[in-house]
Amino acid sequence: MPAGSTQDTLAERAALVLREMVRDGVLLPGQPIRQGAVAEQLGISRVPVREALKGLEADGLVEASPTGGFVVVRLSAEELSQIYLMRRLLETELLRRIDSATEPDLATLNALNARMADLIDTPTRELASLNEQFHFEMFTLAGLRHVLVEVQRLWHRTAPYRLVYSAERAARERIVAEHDGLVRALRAGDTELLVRLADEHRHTSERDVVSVLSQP
Amino acid sequence: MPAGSTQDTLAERAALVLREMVRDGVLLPGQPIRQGAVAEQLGISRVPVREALKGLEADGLVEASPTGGFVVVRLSAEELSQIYLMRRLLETELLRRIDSATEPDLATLNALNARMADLIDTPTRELASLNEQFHFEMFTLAGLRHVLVEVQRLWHRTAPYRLVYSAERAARERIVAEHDGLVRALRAGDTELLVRLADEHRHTSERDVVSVLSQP
DNA sequence: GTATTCATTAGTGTATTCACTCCGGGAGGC
DNA sequence: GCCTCCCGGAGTGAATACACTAATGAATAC
Repeated sequence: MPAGSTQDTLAERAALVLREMVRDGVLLPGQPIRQGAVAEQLGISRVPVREALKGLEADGLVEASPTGGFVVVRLSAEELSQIYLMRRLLETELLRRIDSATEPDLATLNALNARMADLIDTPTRELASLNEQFHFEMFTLAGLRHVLVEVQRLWHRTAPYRLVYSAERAARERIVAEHDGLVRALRAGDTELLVRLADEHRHTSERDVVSVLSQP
Repeated sequence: MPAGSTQDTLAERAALVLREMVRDGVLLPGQPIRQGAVAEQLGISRVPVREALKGLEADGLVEASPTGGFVVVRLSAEELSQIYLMRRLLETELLRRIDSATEPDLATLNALNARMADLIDTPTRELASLNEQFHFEMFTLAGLRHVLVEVQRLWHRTAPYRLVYSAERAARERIVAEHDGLVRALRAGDTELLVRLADEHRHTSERDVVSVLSQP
């Protein structure tokens, strides 16, 4: 009865590309998205592009312009702080649910953070990706898959702003150091310390993002 | 540059109708959605229907079938419990943020609950709607708009299961009574009591929904 | 009578096409 | 000279048309 196509549908591929473009700052907040241009660039028709945009809209990454078409979402300070509030509530629960981390888990986390340390001199968007991997590697240990997905949505909504939150070298050094602290608290099994360090880590991130927000 | 159309787009209207159909149990969990049928029923083409479905997919109400097409999401027990966990975390925060409720607010809440009491003998789907209105009227008092939206998403994902959670008269009576307790705690400004009552209220709801879940 | 194969059909995913709206610039009136 | 009106272009939203796939049932071989 249905059609399975290749593997995933064209709309999904388009959504993936658009997500990357938003995350990497190719499409900036507030900027309208030309469906025709995107379609042509991907060599597909506009229909799957529109479907992809519908999905991104529900994810809070783009919004329908009242004049028609879609625009990259521009977060207000209010929205941003509430996203970080929700992150704190949900992430704290995840961290609390980690009963114990195995040695391979800790090794993975350390490896990720080491790769971040390697990139400390050459700021690239890979840093943001590694950062996300690090945190979600940790969150995954809680085993709450569906909560994890929601947290991921919250992260993605602030992605275009976090892109530059590590613009300065000092900030990147601090991030790596704080990650190290998180891993040590995790290894020690000190949940309360872990939560407190995570709170502080998130708080500095929020402060930096807010400063980015107020620029344009 | 763009087109403004009437007011909202056809895809949005289709999404609204589909949401209602899922919420009211016209489309049951696990059931495939025939795009053509929906389109014909609404007197529109399949394209906006597909776009609407894309939006619902991101909202977690439907999911893409591997064989193609969309299916109403069937929650697993695991998913359900995690949704309720997230609800508890976010809703508790909302309730804690209410500093004080004005007399008109309390009156509105009492009016909603009174209307529910009126319907106690004739179980209808209006009851579910009133129930949602009651709780969100309360949540709104916290002023955290964007958190509210997320909570609303979580509610909607369990909507098809909550439809029958008040199938028995005794359950409906208990709900109304518990709502009354919530309003009194709110009036008294006893936040901790409010949170505790809300937790209990939610917990019984979860238990009932789980029992519905294990039936089919 | 049962199992297997093949044609038909229902249903999806995508491309193409159409209709409609908004924005900018030039012609004409005051 | 300035304002108004008209019109062309750009861009979207939706409809139609097409290609392709999986399921269903009928026809045939055993």
